[in-house]
Amino acid sequence: MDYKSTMNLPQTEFPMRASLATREPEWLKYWEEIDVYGKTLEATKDAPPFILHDGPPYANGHIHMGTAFNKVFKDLIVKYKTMRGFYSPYVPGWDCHGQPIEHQVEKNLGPERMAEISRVDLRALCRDYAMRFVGVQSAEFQRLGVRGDFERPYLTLRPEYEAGNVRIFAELYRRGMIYKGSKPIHWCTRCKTALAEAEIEYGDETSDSIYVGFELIDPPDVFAAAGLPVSILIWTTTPWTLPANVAVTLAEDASYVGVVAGGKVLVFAEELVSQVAEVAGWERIEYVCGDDGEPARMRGSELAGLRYHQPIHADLEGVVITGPHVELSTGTGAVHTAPGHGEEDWLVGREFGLPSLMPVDDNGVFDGGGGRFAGMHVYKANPAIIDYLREEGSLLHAGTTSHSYPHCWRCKQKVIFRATEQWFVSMDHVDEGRPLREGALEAIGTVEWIPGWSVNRIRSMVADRPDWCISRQRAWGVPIPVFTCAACGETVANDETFEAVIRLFETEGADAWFIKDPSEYLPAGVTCPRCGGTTLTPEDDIVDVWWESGVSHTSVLDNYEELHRPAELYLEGSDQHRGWFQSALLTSVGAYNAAPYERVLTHGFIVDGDGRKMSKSLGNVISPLDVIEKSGADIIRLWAAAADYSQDVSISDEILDRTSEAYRRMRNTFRFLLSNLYDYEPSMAVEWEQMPEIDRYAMVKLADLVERVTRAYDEWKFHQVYRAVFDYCVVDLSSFYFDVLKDRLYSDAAGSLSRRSAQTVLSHILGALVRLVAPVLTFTSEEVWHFMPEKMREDLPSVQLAGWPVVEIPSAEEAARLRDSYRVVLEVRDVVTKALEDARNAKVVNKSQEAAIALTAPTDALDELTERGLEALAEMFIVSAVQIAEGDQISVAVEPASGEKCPRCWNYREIGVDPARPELCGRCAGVLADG
RNA sequence: GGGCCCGUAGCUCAGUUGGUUAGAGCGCACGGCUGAUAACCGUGAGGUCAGUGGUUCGAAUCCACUCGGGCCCA
Repeated sequence: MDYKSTMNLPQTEFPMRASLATREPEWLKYWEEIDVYGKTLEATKDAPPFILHDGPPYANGHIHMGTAFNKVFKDLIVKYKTMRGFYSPYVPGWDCHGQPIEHQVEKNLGPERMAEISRVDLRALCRDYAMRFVGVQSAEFQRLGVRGDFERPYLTLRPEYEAGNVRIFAELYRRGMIYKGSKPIHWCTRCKTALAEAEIEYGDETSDSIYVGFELIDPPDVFAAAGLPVSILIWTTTPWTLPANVAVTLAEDASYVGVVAGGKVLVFAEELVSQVAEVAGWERIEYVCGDDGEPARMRGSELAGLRYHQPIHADLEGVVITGPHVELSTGTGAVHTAPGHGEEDWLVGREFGLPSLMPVDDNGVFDGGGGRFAGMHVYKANPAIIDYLREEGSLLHAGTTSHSYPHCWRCKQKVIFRATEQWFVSMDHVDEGRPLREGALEAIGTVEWIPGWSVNRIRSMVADRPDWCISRQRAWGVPIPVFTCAACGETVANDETFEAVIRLFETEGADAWFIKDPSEYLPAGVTCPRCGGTTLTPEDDIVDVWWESGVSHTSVLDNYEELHRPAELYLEGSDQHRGWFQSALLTSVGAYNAAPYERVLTHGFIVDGDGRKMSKSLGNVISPLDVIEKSGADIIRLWAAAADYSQDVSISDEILDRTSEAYRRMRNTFRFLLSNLYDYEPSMAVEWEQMPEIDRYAMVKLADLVERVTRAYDEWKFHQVYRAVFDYCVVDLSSFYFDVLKDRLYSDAAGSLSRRSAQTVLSHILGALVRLVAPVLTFTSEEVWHFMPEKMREDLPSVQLAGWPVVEIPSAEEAARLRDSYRVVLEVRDVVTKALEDARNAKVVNKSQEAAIALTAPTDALDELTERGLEALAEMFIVSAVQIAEGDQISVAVEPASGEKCPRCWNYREIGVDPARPELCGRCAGVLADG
């Protein structure tokens, strides 16, 4: 007879194969239909808020693994917080202005059409371009399962957003933190624009390397003793900056000597004599010596104040000074200083009150200040200047050197340092209140930084950063909202003008700035405070995009009704310490004296399996879109959750394979749970008191899991969530509890207390597990939810609306006792499985039910075992019989089970106890008799 | 060149204040089952804890340096 039909074998429609790539889009459609986002907000509308404020990705191109990782991470936090009972709206945003988009549009247009297009038309094209990629990325983020208000995202190009820039600018301006100044900054002569540090790429470049003597006007006696002219020898890799030279900087404490060469005395650092000699090809070194016959030496500080003839402009003089940035590893220890062409030069120049010459125009061409080189591009001028120096006799040596050099991130051309008029946010000056740096450093202390070391990074960056250059000479952005008096050039900006500009931007957008005349929107009577002029010109420069995204605390958090400032959390990659975290902090502290966030979580970068960054040239790029198509978004989500984000996160085909395997394991766990609950509903639940011990133990393990997972989520340690859940599925469930349970579930009477007890536990496991995993496996958990017994779903159309699981154990004492006791039992079980394996290898038995075992154990363990009875032990070890005796240590002997195989339950038992069912074991006979 | 961070089995992670033969799961190999079956169970082999040198009775854990990698800056 076929007894299969008499058993309660698992049944479920829940597919073993996930087919995520095809099934996930169906769930997306479902969520949209039921408006799951709106439902979660409605359900939590009176709950305490938790705002995760989205940092805006740049609206250019498709998403990559880094953006996918970041968004998945945010989504799982928002979903977790929602399930924990927080009101957690999520408004995604995009960074829409800026150079890269403008550059792309420019490339698409081509130089000819670019030359003809108006600024307003160019901006319109940029807008179209940005909006196109907002659409692309929005769809891609949603495909990852990210839940949020994608109908109403924030975009930095929207009028109300643009107005926020002005609000913050006005506040900082009012406090005297914003100034217009001249400063050398990276300048791209091709794009004709200032570049922020973030817009610079460094790459190797071959440059000139020249040694030049500047003839001293008043040489010190010790070096003049030889009766020869005395020059101070400098080294530079940028000959074109020599026309702007105003000083030579020495190291204060270094020793300088004079060396006779080519009929003159060259003064430079003693430490570098042999290096220079080698470069210059000197066969021997002739020092200028003192009376003692030793080389004459002077400290840098003793040389300071000397004057020399400017190498290009014979009619000008330069001065010798000392500074902290002089290195003695290369060069001559005497640094050619042109404050208009270098940051350190500028700093030291400011200290000594030096002029900042700037003879180079926007295109990189010398103006009249370039003397004989006027009209030449700086790079063309290099050889000409070298020739000139050679003719003048001041050139000691000209060669080349390869070094890291800055390039424009857009056009990849070499960038120069050039002093220009720019707008700055001062870190240290303020008219009212505290300086920005001081305030920002204090605000940093009020924020929780995760991981902890990240505070060091932001703190040192804020402590060391220079003033923030916020102006850009481009079209695609928000204008610096000030005016210039046409008559006298004075800046005109006050509460009245700011308010008018805010209103203008709110109603018409920043485009209006470039279309309208100020008289159309400024109130009558706004005049130049200096000369009373009434013709005002709007500022041409636009604001740095970091400023724009930074002010989202105002343009978004303050503007969206469901959000608030400060946000509970900002979450981005570690590069944002220099970027958004900082621009948000500075603008917020400047305007409100407070940080815009309560905590900041940073994650590492996505790298390949060898820890290398992903790049096209290395060929190691993995696109999230490919993974979605091949394996599904839940695999990306699981990978993201499994990684320790505090370091860089690796991804590779192997890692994704492992992730998919782990996914399948968890999926099968759900499948087992669902398939054994096909005839169960919560009204059948068995009370704790009536549960067999092992079921109570399983409940304790589940409660422990929930506790552990919840703690891991709360501590932002998502990889521990994954670890705990996965190990639980594999170790606690699959290899132990489920394995043991099968006999009871399949063979006991369907409605028996023993089977219902098992199902009660399984239902608790299922209900808890599906919730624990829901923030991560957003698609799979929803699928599971819909296969769960109807009554378990609490009439909720989505697992996203379900609360966080609670597993209550009636007695903490009993829970503790069970944990201890099962530690012993499971130890013994390990010994048993080993013995069974030996028996299998010796062909004594095959499956464990064919075995009967004889155990010995020392007293303690023995008590623990005997207490629960031999039958329970046999059940736990999945053998047909257990004998037990006291012994020195735990040992197991295996022999074939006596009795016969019951054709129904496949256990080896005494057969025919019930005469009516002579071929069956007693249990099975009983089941059939009752049925 | 500077700042911050990282480097434990093929993979993902544990390794408490430095203390016995460095752990887990996965993968792999071998075996079992065929009533979770493109599943499931068991056993086993895998690591000079990046390297070198220190501190210490004792270091994966502390210090220095080197190598490799990441982000940011020059």
